[in-house]
Amino acid sequence: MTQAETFMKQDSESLLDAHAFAGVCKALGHPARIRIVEHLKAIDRCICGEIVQILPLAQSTVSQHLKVLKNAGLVKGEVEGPCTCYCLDRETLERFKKTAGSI
Amino acid sequence: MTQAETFMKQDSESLLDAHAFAGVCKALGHPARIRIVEHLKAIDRCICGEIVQILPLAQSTVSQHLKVLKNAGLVKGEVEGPCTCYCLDRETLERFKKTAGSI
DNA sequence: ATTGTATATCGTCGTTTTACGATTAATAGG
DNA sequence: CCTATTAATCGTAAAACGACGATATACAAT
Repeated sequence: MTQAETFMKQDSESLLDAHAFAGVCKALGHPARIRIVEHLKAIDRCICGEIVQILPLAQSTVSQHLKVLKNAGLVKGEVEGPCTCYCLDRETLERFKKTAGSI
Repeated sequence: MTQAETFMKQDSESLLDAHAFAGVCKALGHPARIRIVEHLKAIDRCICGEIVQILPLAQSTVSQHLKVLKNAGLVKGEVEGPCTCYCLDRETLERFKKTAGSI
């Protein structure tokens, strides 16, 4: 980590917020991931394969996008037999909406 | 542009929204840019040099971040003599907040 | 005209992202 | 036990990002 990056993370309380909020924004900064979130919002929960169907992307690419969303805390996935069922993490989403609204 | 990218842009109305919204999210997906937006929100308008002062980044880097925000429609800059004065584009910001709230 | 100040742009370098196919791992069902 | 299915991971290539210093540009003031 560079000095600038360290400084950017360490400063005041609002900077920590900026960093966290930027992280979620970054995760939402791709149309495919927006569509995944929209889909999950609409149908509550679904298996990975269904998301692969609705996007014009390879299975491995979708899996990567889901990982990005998961790392950002926006979605949760739980294994159900051979499938993985995904749903939104409403808490992160609400926090994001709240912060976005306050900008 | 790949086939997948083209498809991702062309589809239904909601996809265009997804693309536009993702673009703004992406622009906000860096702590330095969040801080710039917060600062402009707080003081309404200021010259570039002031932003350079509050960030631990080189002038050229800040200029790049401002360009990203400008391209995303989040800020507007107007030349005032030797300086450039920046302010938020409230319209884009409101649209972002509205869309974020609807997710 | 010259000098100084403010900002944008250029060139570069290392890192990250995005995409894909191929492979692996895990589980369900015959 | 084998086989098929599902999803994650690996390896890779192209593109984009983020940072910087150096340079160019534009304007103010002397």
